[in-house]
Amino acid sequence: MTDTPFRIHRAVAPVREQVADAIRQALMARHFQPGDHLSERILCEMTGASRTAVREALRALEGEGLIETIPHRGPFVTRLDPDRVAGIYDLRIPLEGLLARRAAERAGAATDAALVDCRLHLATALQEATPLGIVAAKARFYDILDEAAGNPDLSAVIRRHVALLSLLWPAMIADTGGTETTLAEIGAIIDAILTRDPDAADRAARDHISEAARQMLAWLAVQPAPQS
Amino acid sequence: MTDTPFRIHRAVAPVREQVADAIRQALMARHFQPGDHLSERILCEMTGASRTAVREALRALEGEGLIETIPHRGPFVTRLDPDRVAGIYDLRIPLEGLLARRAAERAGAATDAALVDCRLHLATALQEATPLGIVAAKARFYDILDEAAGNPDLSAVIRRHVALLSLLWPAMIADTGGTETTLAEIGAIIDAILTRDPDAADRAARDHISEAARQMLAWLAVQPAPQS
DNA sequence: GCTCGTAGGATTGTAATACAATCGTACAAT
DNA sequence: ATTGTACGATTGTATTACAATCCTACGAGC
Repeated sequence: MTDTPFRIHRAVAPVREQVADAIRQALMARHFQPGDHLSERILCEMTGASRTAVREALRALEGEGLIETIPHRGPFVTRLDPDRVAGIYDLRIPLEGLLARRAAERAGAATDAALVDCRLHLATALQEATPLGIVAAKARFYDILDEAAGNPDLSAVIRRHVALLSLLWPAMIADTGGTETTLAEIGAIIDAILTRDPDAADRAARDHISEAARQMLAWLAVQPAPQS
Repeated sequence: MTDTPFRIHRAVAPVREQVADAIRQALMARHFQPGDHLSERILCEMTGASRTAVREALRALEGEGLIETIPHRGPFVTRLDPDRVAGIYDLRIPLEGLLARRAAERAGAATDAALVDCRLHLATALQEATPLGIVAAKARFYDILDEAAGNPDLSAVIRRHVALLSLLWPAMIADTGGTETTLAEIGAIIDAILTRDPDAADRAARDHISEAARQMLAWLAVQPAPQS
């Protein structure tokens, strides 16, 4: 959006990034479980890339916290214990509050239109209960917020931790089914931004994440602790 | 501190991590300027490591935001424009507030003792105006807070952004000399934690970062914009 | 039967080499 | 002055090789 009108983008990304994306996708798709060993050999076969490229991709994923590397044992999918999950939600709460606040402060007509449209999409997606559609609608919602808030670092931090929690989130959804409260919660954030009420936006966003945390922690509490 | 009593640690870290540390240190020491080109050849000569190790280290630093890689041009030291700096401080404010709050909620006798001791060290370091001592005392302060707050992810996010700002901070200190308000501000945080007042700790920490942001942005405003 | 030591294979860590792809620049042509 | 092009330099990727380390299993000794 902020790019020059005629900006072109490189056709193909470096292989190492394609490899990183492939692994990320595999993790989100629960192709690997937390604690699983990701041997280089397997990743090379899976992606068709060389060890060099795979290892560079692993260093990137390591930085994102999605994998943890033990020297001479290799990378393992990060295991998130409930304490850590609680901590991640704890820090997400003020961050998402801040994001919504800034969005409410800086929103313009374009943001408003996008938000109204996004709410429709989200509503239909939730009604149809298509997990794919819900994820897409939510992603769109965050894109709009990020754009409006205008703080790329803030957005990046949030995304990073959402990605981390995505190691668990799909499993929870598969177990408990979707959440019905989401629309009202996100609707409250949208309303607050539309009415240019930063305090309300902050509060609504915090409430939304708090609710998500409550749900996740409740689910974790009844999950059998994975064998270490 | 939270480790098992008899935990042992690997004697030597992997070369790629040593390389990453060396580059990080060189960046903090302003051996390279923001915008500088870090060619692999130079880094290999500087560290004595192979391209393989250097490139893996670069992927880690890239994830930390300290460098930015342009395909087929290589890594460059990240350039922070004032808007971005403001954004980073903006997100640090609630995070450091949360850190202080949690520390105030969870502090024990050991934390109190360490904080009192830390305040003494900081006072003498500030009085002696030894930049090295000040940095060390501040690092100790954060170590104590991190330990008390018990949220490794929160601490990691803060540290990551402090490191990013460290691309500029030393230059500012070299220009303006140390800040005298620091002791009072950090003292307020310590007091709030000692009295187990989470609200006050939150407020004091936010004020501290706000003041740091004010100072940095004021300094940036009078800096000549680096040629792009 | 149990503990301990050790040999072996498997995997990761690092280096060295090679070449393709791309970029920047200087120089020539118009 | 602009455009085209050739060249050198750098990065991207693959391949090979070997050292370092880990895990497991087997066997010696008690």
